Amino acid sequence: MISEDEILAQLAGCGLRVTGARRAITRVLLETDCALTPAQMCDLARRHWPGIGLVTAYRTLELLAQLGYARRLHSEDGCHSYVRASCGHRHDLICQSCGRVVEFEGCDLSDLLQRVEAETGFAIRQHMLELAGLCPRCQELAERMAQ
Amino acid sequence: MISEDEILAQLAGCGLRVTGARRAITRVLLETDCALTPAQMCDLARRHWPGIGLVTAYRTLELLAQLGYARRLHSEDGCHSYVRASCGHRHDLICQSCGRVVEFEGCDLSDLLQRVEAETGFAIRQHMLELAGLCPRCQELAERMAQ
DNA sequence: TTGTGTGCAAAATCTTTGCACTTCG
DNA sequence: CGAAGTGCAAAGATTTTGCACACAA
Repeated sequence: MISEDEILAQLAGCGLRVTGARRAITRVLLETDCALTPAQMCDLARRHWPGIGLVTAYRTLELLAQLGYARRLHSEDGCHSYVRASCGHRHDLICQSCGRVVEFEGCDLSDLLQRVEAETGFAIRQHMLELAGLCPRCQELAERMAQ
Repeated sequence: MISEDEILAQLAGCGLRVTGARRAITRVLLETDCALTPAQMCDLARRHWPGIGLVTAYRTLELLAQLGYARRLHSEDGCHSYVRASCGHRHDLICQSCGRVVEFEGCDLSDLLQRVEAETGFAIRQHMLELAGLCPRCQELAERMAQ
């Protein structure tokens, strides 16, 4: 997993400034497993950088998303939260119980895509896939509760 | 594709009332190929039932979604638009050029899901998949433009 | 020193709620 | 007739914008 310093170095490399607010949001993004809204990120970021404003959280998250370090999650209701993201083409797997988000790669959809292209005549260019279920920890908990 | 009358009959069957506003929103939902926001649906619905209010559009779309006749689309930005939906487990294929939405079924992800379950230990319960690309009509147009 | 980045306040959106009036059944 | 459904206005929530000031580089 990428480190805070690497991201900040990347910022600097792009001619962007490394500020306390950006540092704080970046840290919060990497610190947590779950998808959080800009407002939640902002609250947590205040621990590292008191006085950070919500607007800055919005702007910084959008920036980090453009650079590929954050991704918006599109679960049933909340399309408004961000998770840390590795670079490249990845997808997210969300725990329906604790909210933890885990990435996975290597989504081989080629058979499916070919079939759908043949059936519909579309030329498919993008896909968006999100999986949800129970993480190992929450499965255990659920089993213990059931006894 | 299901008809307006069938949906309205279903409403009545559930003990819900068939009103002018519901009829209008239902018609708009079935009339269009594209995903539309509640506000857009409301505007279009006024042609069939002048004076319909935005709030009613919100409420009716939520109702139709619960009954399975509409689905929210989760494309990159707009997670706020609805499309007509057939019953059962289907996915959407969106034309990036004209916005037309086509459904497809039979998403066989079992290999992928098994692999991800094995890798992560998650018990996967749900998946959300959306494809995007160019519909046949827009492909032709693009080719003609290129010449 | 300079201009990017920030915070605040305010505006613009989008969505939900409360309530009296309509209207379907 | 009675209760579900509607529209309006207002409240809430979320996101964006404008602008003066702060502070990385």
